[in-house]
Amino acid sequence: MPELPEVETTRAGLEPLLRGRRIVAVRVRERRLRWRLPPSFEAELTGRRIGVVGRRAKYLLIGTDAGTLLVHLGMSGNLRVLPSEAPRLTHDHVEIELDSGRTLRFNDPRRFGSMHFVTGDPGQHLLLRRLAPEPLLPEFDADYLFAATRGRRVAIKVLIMNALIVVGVGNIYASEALFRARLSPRRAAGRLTRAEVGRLVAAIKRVLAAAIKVGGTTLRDYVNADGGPGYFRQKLFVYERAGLPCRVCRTPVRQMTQGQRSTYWCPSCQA
DNA sequence: ATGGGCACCTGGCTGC
DNA sequence: TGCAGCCAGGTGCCCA
Repeated sequence: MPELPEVETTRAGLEPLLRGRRIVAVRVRERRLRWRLPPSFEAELTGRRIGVVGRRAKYLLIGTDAGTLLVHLGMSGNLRVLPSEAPRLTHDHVEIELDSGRTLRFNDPRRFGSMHFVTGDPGQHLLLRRLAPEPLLPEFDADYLFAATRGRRVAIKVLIMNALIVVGVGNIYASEALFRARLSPRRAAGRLTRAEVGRLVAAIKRVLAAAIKVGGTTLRDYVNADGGPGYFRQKLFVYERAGLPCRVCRTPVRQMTQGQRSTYWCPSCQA
């Protein structure tokens, strides 16, 4: 489900509800997430005071006075803060009860999401330490991406979804950024010109920032920390629009498979 | 090193 | 109505 804009929207929504709160109880209904929750999980979190709620790539970093709760939402996960007495839903796997009378609930039907409680610098965790630059920071620029694409024969769509190249760009925004940069998703990464890479970097930054502004994209089940949807779906040019007219030139949008994922593009606008 | 494919899961939709 | 088959916002791991 969530790509960078949806995770960032969740982060921003959680922050005011979590910051400064004390965790009074932790209940795990299902330990079998992407990685099985260890027996120590509940005890490590219980009694902790929550600090900053951060994000790295598509991971949420919920800081506490004794370590960091690392959360990944996978394809279908969401985190919500609800009144503690609110009824539980199927697939509410973890409940973290706060001293505010509310409870942070992790719901994830497919269980591709994960939680880890880590002590020390979370940036050194195995899941984070090798990650590429954040797309919205200045270090992700044309110079960087141009160098990173040289010698690479993979399709540019596949390459920008690789977290060792740049993080946060998932299946929706990869197609959308390539449309906005007027580049065919099939182009070999190493064959892009300097100018084309520049357009792509700008398009990635623009599309992610625009999506964050309206709370991300809700296609099926994504909801933010308040349970509300994101509104970027209305701004999508190609994703899930196969057969519909391109919003720029009216040519039917096409769909294909790359790296076992659907790609959408306009064969006329994107060369 | 690079690229390609699979695996992990549940649920919703389509078509017979 | 039932059921098989396909598809879905991710990513770690294994193989050539």
